[in-house]
Amino acid sequence: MVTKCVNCPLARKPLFKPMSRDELAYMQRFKVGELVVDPRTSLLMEGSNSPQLYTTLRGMGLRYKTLPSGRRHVIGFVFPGDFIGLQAGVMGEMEHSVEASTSMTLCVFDRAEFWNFLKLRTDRAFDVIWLSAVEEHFLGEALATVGQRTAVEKVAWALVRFYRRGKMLHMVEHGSMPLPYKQQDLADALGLSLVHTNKTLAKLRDRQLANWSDGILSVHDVDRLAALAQDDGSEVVTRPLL
Amino acid sequence: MVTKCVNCPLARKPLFKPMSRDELAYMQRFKVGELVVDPRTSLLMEGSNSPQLYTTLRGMGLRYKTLPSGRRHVIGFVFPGDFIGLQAGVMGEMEHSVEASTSMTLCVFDRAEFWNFLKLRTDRAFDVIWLSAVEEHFLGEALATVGQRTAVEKVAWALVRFYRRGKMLHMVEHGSMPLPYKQQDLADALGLSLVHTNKTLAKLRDRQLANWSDGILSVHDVDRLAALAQDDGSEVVTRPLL
DNA sequence: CGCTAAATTGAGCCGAATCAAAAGTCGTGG
DNA sequence: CCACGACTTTTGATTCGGCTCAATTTAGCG
Repeated sequence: MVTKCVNCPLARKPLFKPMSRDELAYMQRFKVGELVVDPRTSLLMEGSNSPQLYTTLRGMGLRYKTLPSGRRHVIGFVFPGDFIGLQAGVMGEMEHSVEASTSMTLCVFDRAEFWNFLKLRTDRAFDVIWLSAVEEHFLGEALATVGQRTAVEKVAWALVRFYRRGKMLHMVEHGSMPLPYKQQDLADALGLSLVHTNKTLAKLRDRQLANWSDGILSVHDVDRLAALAQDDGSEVVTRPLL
Repeated sequence: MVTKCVNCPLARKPLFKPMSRDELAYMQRFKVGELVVDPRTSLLMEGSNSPQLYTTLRGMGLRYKTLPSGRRHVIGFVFPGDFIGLQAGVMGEMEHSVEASTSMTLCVFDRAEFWNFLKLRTDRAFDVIWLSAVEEHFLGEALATVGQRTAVEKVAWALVRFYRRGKMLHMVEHGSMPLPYKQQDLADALGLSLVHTNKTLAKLRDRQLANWSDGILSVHDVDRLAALAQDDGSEVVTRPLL
């Protein structure tokens, strides 16, 4: 059973800019279907040229790049509401891969149709520009993190990101949220080795700052964790949903 | 004497998508003037809210973020033709600073006017989306570099970037181009210490791979340098000019 | 129960950081 | 014209954060 845009469960989350019933109904015209994938499935491959654009409806995944040497760098983590495939849509081909970490459900939009849509609704085109700018901002933060922060700061920074994002998506209950990634994924995102990431996580656990085990992240005091992470920027901005 | 868009010296460089005389003339309507700054001048500050958008006409600069600890990370280097200020334009305020490394001349566009412009010319709005996507791509590469490459690979990677970009801008003559940055700038971009960056540059010089001294970068064999850098992607894509 | 993948833990090593100091560069003023 | 100060580049010595190697434990799962 395919979810109708009007009933989109994401639109109600605080992370997103409110959408009118009309807007949601209008989106429906471009949704050509839903894609359901199992964990560990590749959604988009580096160098591929997918004719589709997706919005994550359920589940989580990650974006990564592979170097010629075989090493992998995780560029970012995909959460519900994230828009995927814009780069391929614009640049002709993907420059990074996207893989499902959990089982995922994605809203599928037709690429060609989508461009027409943006031409008609210039306000939505601005939303896309806005999203790009936010993503750029995030990547800048990540770059500074990987480049300048120490291991503890890096891990703390990442957990704070996860937690804040989770909160805006109503995924947090009693200070805990699901975080279905492997330690290796986090290590590859922060430029740390698996072993050191593991030991750093243990350190945060010992200090009662954050506990990530069995796919559940628990944070008692986000602000204390953020302070440790040298993280000043606090609030997550509400973003448009596509 | 202000340069007229029709005579824009950048439009002829191979880096940019060809623009018709009409298009150039049209751009003129949104250019409200030129800004000339001395080296070491801050163009935009983190947290500021500039009402202007710029395109770099002459000179070079860099973008950077400062962490609460005081450490600085250089997000990227500004070359002629680069568009500056979109983030502030879209998100309300800058999340990184931009500083001039050499004396710079910038074409100034009025922000409010610019939005109207995009509404009228949807093709130009796509250009902006396209630019964002390319920038995102670059940041992804940089992230993977800082996260996964060794010191030699990092420095080689950066020099290859500079060189390729320079070539597309006709800045290279006899294998050499101006590169008016400090070693500290490169160090802060790659997440390396100044000392180690210096020693790594010396190593590349010894191996006859690249020589960057006195603000001049000389590369004998880009491909060999790129191979060392674990860099597969080769050509620089032509981009729209704003 | 054996098999495979993920998380842990310990030991030793190395790439890059830090510390320290010298040497080259350049503008400025006496 | 030279001396002075401020900055950048270079070089050497030493230290350490995080990596690699290696082995063990824990957690599903057919």
